[in-house]
Amino acid sequence: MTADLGGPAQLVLTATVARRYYLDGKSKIEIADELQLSRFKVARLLETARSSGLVRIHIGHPGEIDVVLSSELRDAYQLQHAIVVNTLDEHDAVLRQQVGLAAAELLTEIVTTDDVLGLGWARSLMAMRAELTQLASCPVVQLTGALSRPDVDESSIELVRDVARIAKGPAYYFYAPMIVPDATTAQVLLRQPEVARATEQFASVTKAVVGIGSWDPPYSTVFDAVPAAEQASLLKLGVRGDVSGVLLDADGVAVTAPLTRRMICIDAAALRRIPEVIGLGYGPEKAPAARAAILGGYVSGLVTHTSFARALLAQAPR
Amino acid sequence: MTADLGGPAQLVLTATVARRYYLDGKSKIEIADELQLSRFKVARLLETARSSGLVRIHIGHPGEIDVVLSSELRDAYQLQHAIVVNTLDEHDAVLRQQVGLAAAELLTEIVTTDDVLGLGWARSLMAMRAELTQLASCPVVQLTGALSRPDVDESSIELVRDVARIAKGPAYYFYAPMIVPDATTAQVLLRQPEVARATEQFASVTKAVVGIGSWDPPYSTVFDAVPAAEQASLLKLGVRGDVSGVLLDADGVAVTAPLTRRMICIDAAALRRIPEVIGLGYGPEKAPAARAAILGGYVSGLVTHTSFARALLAQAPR
DNA sequence: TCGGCTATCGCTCATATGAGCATCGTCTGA
DNA sequence: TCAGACGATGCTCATATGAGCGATAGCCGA
Repeated sequence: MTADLGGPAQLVLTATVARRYYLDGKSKIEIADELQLSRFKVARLLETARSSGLVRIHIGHPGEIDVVLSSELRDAYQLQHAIVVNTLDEHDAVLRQQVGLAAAELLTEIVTTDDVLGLGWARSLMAMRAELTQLASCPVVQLTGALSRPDVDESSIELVRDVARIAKGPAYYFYAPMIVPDATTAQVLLRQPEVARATEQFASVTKAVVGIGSWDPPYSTVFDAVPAAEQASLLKLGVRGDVSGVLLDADGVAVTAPLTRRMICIDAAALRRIPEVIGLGYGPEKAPAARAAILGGYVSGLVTHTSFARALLAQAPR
Repeated sequence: MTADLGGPAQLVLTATVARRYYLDGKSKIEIADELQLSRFKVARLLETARSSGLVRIHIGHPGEIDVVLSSELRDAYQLQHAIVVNTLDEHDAVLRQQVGLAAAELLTEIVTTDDVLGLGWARSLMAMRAELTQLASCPVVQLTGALSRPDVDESSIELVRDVARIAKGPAYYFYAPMIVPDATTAQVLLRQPEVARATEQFASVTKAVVGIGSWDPPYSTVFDAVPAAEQASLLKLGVRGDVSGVLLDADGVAVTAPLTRRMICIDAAALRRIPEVIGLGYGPEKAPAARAAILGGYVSGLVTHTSFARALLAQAPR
């Protein structure tokens, strides 16, 4: 998925081509003539531009929020914030983008300079970052290590730094994987100065944004990163979802498993103490996991889309 | 701009078509077959989808470079290269470091073994050297004498030698000040073998990197090195900026002044003949000087930061 | 130094696409 | 009722584009 964009000159060239093609509506041949390139070169640049994420195409009306559903959801689960994006599209990438956009707008609205913002690791958070243009100046803290996936571009590691740059606030980030082979390695990593620098901030985080992962059915980056045998034993222990690396059962009770000690992330108790944790959920199959996270008190705000909200409402308590 | 999307059914149809076309990458003909539409209908739906804003195309990059601004700057001034570092920080030292880093990357990318690299003297070039780790093997030529400042450490004199070491190429450097007390001294110094060895190379330099100095407002190492009385008379002569020791007026025309004969540096004509001269500019106050250098043909590439680029674009020709 | 490997480039040719035009149905006002 | 206006549709044909191929150049290990 992530193509190499080369150095800065290459990058700017690619952007120039993309701008002329997509925004100015010129033909590839015109662009080729203008920039003294072959039309094939232009086509290839555009191809990399898209596959690398330099050019992003969004479909759907931005910011269309289903106010009725949002308010029902907020009431049903006693949430601090509930935003339901009204989308007819069930394409994962579109849902993610729209939820990301709504989350970005919510964050811009509710974060103040007195906050300390924590960020988990999820593709929806990358989508949020992509849509974020403005944020009150506040520190930004990385809550978990990274999980690389073939379908997520490498620069996602820069999530915390990017958001902090937009916020013009300090960034507490580190480069470490979310899951390591053994508990000892985790201990060693946690003692790394830059990791410790971030974890020390966990207690002062006032608002956090996390992705919601489902284990049954499996739609979770954490689940995918665990070997099949361990997946089975964790499911047997009752794990049904995860938020920011914290494993939860169907009722939202945190599950402590051998895996827990091999993860670089905020622990359940600390996550629960954060005054406001906004979960991003897309794909209605994840609704039970979101329900668990809310009931367990790990998530107090939700940004999601129509079908997800309906699924949640269908199983609302009382 | 906003076209009518019709009722909800129409909207869904348009969104479906847009999704298949832009996200799934299907051809219009395929979509037409699938949805029982004519390919013309599909094309028209896509057209409305774009003009109505249902489909939005973003060009951006999560990294350090503002690709859109870079590309616009490149177009506006017909530059060979334009790199705009996306920074919200306006602290001089930070800007210098970031511009230096981008310049180092650019140099690594565009310098080949066939090039002869010329280097001016500026603090941004020191920052560039500090970030430079890799360079095609080529000769490196010193274009100006040095100017010592209390706030610049002595080792800056080693700029050319350091870069040449990284490039593993020959270094044409000399130890001489950029400004000397009188023309005779300059003549004497220019006849020094090691100085002559460098100046003989000026004609073969193919790529050069120079700092951009502004005289009004005064942000220039050269300006600072000149006594107040002479500063005033040079300003009266029209000097508004300098690149690599060449004094320029507001339109980028080289100014010959008494000072010119007291400087050890490449002369205006020779600088102008260098096929590619990359100017480094930071601090938005210097934008008019950069504009002059570009319009005068003394600089054909620019590495700078967000606010500088915006200032330049605001006064772009035409 | 020499194959062999790989990345990059531009080509051919079949296919996809857009500009502009003709047609058709519908609406409107006399 | 009908002429005229208008929008929607699908056509022709010239042009733009993509898939796949072969040439070329740089690179690396023997």
